[in-house]
Amino acid sequence: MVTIYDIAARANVSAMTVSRVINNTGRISEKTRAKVKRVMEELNYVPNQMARSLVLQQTHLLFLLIADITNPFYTTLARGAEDAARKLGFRLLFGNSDENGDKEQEYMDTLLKMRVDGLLVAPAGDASLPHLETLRRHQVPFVLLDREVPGVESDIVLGDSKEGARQLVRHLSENGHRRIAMINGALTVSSARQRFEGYKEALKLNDLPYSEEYVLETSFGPRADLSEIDRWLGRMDPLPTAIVAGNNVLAVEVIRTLNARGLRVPEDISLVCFDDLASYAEIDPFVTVISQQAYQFGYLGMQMLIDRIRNPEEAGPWKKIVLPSELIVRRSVKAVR
Amino acid sequence: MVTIYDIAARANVSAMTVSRVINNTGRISEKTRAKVKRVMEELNYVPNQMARSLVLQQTHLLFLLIADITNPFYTTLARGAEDAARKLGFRLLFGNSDENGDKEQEYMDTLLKMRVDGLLVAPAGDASLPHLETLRRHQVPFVLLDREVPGVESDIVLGDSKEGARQLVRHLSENGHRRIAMINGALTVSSARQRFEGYKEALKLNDLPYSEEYVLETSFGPRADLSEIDRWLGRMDPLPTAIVAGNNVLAVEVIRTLNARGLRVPEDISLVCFDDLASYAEIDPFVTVISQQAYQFGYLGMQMLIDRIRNPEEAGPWKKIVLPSELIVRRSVKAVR
DNA sequence: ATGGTTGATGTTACCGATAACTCTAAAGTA
DNA sequence: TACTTTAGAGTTATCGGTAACATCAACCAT
Repeated sequence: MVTIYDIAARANVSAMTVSRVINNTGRISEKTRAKVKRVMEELNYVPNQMARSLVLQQTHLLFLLIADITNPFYTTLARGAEDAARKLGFRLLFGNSDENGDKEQEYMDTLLKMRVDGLLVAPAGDASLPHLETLRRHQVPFVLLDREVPGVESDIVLGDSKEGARQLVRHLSENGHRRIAMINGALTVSSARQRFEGYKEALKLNDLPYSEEYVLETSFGPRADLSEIDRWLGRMDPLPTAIVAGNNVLAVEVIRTLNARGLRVPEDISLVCFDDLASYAEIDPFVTVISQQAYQFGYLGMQMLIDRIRNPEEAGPWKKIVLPSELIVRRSVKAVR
Repeated sequence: MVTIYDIAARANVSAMTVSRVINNTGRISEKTRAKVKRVMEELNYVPNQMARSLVLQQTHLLFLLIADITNPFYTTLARGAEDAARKLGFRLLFGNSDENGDKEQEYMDTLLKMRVDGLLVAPAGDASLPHLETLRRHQVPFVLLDREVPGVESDIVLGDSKEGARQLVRHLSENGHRRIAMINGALTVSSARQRFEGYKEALKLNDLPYSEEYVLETSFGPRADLSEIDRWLGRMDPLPTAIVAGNNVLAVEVIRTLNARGLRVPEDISLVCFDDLASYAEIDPFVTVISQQAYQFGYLGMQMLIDRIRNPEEAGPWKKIVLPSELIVRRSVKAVR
């Protein structure tokens, strides 16, 4: 591996002079600079970032940890974060916790050891608390995305989940539905909790009955098999006339399970959900959803993160951005009665 | 930042002893080991990976660079790579080149500087040649995924694009189509070339006419606006009765553009494509596709990569895995005549 | 002629870890 | 008893850079 010492020897200068050429610091005569640059090209020199980071005490690396890389909500968010990072002159790498606290933990370890300069996290759930406390203890700036973690104070970008849930239920109610079920992510995830709260509130507000039997708490991530959902559908008696899905993944899985049972949406049962489906759904805008501005989650979060990194002394109060959610009515709800 | 020296001082041992405890090397008395561990916990010690990598000359980091993070083909591939890496005890980070050679270049720079141990790449195109040559020159093991790059010899996982294209055209031909158009990614991408070749071959084989007007070469990645596709549709006269799309993204964009023009699939025009749509398409299996085993691309590629890293001396011949593609007939093709 | 600048470059120490070698007291052996 | 072995440490050099200070010749002003 070629080092600055190799360059220095070949160019008959000291290592420090090479370092100065690389970083454009200090004063160097044009002649020396040219000579050093020529030698660097000849030897295909690539600076060793680890050695550099070690002495500089910063890596200039940012990291985005998302909860489900196959979910278009998060990949769109990732594109937003990436664009913001590029625009502000930072490099961004990604990780995927797969809605799994242990995998998240592994990433956190790696990133802490790598001494990344900052971190954007869509936490796997409330159990992320210790990981985030560790980050804080080690003074790694981070911004939470999409999910809060009780006990953690930080910059954060959230969607208005509770209001979204209210809107969905109101929409169903306005279409005459009275037996409204909900399938949701784990309640250890703040967005799932908020959506559940909004669902219950809206039921009350609209004078609709609430029944535990009509609620399934599972995970936001994709399931290996759909039997849990199928059993839930089998348990409900009578079947609800409409289902609220806590996110896009659940919506798709419910529809597939319903179809397997010979039930069709919206003819036999109506369905609404959070988060838009993939762009692929654009070819047939079908499911009525609460759409979130995924790209903005990433973009704004990254701006906040870099702001903290660039002005660490300011230490203003934590910022919380709540992005509005929008009800997009399509064809997955049938009016009843 | 806490270092092994801080630990050493507090525990009344030398730094080396701390290092031995961390790495479980050498001989340490149980008493000393316990004391050091206690102090490490007290001080929340996290090893500095950069310092370690600097002396060990390896980072134990692998990297996957995909071409489009919003494309479910690549995110599924990413899950495969991730699972394989975990199973074999490696950490994996991701990057997204966005089908853009310059962004790819930036990632390559970063990764080279970071001295990652190995790299899985879905290259942005033939222009990736210099980046890959640089990797080779610096002896960074890499495996190509999904796309070849002329001039680069390496382990690689490919789909059988040519055969896939033949199957799609044959299927259309069997359904009576004679005017078959193709929208494709840039021909600087090997998979686009292969698919184009297969398309032309199959036209000949099935005695169908080939016309340049019926072919649009654009990019695989999502477009900011669809006007280019719209103009292409406007140019073709008479309109084809069927379109082959070079990938899933193009298929969706074509369908949207057709719809905007008041044309419907498959009633007015048939459409087939490569790569399955997102799982979200499962709720309405609609587009007839050549499906590729995206997960396997990642899984097998990662296995090959780690194999190279673990046994660098073996240096067997480059391995090339060609995964079969499968025609899945759904409802986007109408029989004509 | 003398001292002060200034531009260009070199020297040394250090970032935080580990490899390779050294040291020392206690145990083992002839 | 004297010598060897060994367990359990410690010392020193090094990985590839950069900060801070040192050096030195050329130029300038008085």
